[in-house]
Amino acid sequence: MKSHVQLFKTLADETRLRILMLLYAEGELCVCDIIAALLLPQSTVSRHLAYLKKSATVIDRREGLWIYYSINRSHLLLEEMEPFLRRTLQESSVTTSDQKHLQHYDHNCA
Amino acid sequence: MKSHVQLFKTLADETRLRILMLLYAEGELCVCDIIAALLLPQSTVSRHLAYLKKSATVIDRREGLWIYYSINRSHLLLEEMEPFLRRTLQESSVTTSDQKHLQHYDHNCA
DNA sequence: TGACAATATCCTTGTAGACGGATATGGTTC
DNA sequence: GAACCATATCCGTCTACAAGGATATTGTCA
Repeated sequence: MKSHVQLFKTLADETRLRILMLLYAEGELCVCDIIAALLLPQSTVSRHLAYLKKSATVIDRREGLWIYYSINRSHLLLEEMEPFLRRTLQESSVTTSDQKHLQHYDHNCA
Repeated sequence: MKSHVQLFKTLADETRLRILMLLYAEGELCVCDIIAALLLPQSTVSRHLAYLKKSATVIDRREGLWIYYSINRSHLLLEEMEPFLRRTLQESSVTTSDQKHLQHYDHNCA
């Protein structure tokens, strides 16, 4: 029950949902990618990534200057939730718009 | 996206989750039943019911002095979520304990 | 109509967390 | 080691909402 509440708190924010949907679609992204996709201030994105990491819904990996984020596949409850999220949110206009920004972003991380 | 955030906010509270699980299990309950199951102050339960009603996750129906609450079956997103909730929360110790309190409560509403 | 029962709302206090500009941190490169 | 880049954290402000006792509302019944 507690872990449900924690997971729902994590999902109860539009910015965090947008980040998670991006990570589901792309697999792994560095912070600059996410900033470019969401068009939000760097501190805002970073704060939400910290929240996601603390709630164990994402994991991170450093590679030189860049830090790559991806879905934490060992979060069992989130795994159970994934089909719902993809089914009901993948087609959302915000989600597709974020992905479009990402494609147009010529990121040097790679 | 907005409706997802609203739904997750609604679910991001233990008391509200407990109420929803009770309603899934029992179909329809009056406020006194829910108070007896949750063992929480009347004002607390009533406030959460108001929140659930405002978020359109439950509906109510008056019958004399009693007001009966049940899941709002026309909330499409919640309907999509129901299998997840039942699958992952039905066996939870809090849920079963609430249901036990309800059975031992000899309610005069009926 | 007056007493009462079930439920809702009010009131005060406390906490979580959102925002984003400014600053700090940690790694890289010359 | 100095300049620089990507990212994290700090800071002050603001809003949402949780808690539960006290009070109001609404319907019933004698």
